[in-house]
Amino acid sequence: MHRIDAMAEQLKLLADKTRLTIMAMLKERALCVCDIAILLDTSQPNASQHLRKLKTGGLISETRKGQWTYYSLNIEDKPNVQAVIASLPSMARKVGQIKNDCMF
Amino acid sequence: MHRIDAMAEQLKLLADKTRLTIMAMLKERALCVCDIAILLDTSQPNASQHLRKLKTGGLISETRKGQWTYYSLNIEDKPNVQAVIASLPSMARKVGQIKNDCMF
DNA sequence: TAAGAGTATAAGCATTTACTTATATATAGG
DNA sequence: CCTATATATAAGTAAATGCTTATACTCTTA
Repeated sequence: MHRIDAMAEQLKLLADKTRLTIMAMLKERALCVCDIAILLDTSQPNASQHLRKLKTGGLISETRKGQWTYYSLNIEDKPNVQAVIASLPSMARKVGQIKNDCMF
Repeated sequence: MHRIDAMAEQLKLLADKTRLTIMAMLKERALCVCDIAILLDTSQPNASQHLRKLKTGGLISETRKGQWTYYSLNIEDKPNVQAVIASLPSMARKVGQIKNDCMF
């Protein structure tokens, strides 16, 4: 298990347009699965499975709030990932469309 | 074709241990296909095909020198890729084992 | 406790991917 | 020209991947 292999695995998590879009959205704020599914215009299981991959890979973390699971970025200690995420276009407008009625 | 999609495609080129190792080696110096195949301990066609992908993606460039095709990094205008490549471990020792008898 | 909303998991499928083997093309040197 | 070396391409295959549909689990609330 060399360092390059680990880096390739980490990059693989980002090298998918769905997951990269998720990361761009989470850059704005924490989001629950159903919001992410809506914003991605995809199914709930699809969003959930991508989120699980990102979480298993350590790129995001989850917080339970009642029936909702909120996901947020967890890249403070990952400068490589930070560099990529920083260069992603802003999703503020798109994420702003979601009404945050759960008082998180 | 959004910007995130293009970034995902570029990351996909780097998200493979073989190609990432190639990039790490080319960080040291330009190399020909047969040297790369030896260093990777893989077949010549496998190396050649990965190099083609990297070249098609614009991450490396090639220079013909007689019967040899030398590949080198082409990431001056790609800060995202630069950040990744910069964080790759040095392959100086490994690349140094190849004797450079072609006076390139 | 029953129903509904949010989420997770499982199974199936089509596509992509990385590799192998075999073969073709290109260049150098006798 | 002929051969050897370097490289590219083609075809085949096994494994991985992303998505769908169906179902199970979790939590809230009536």
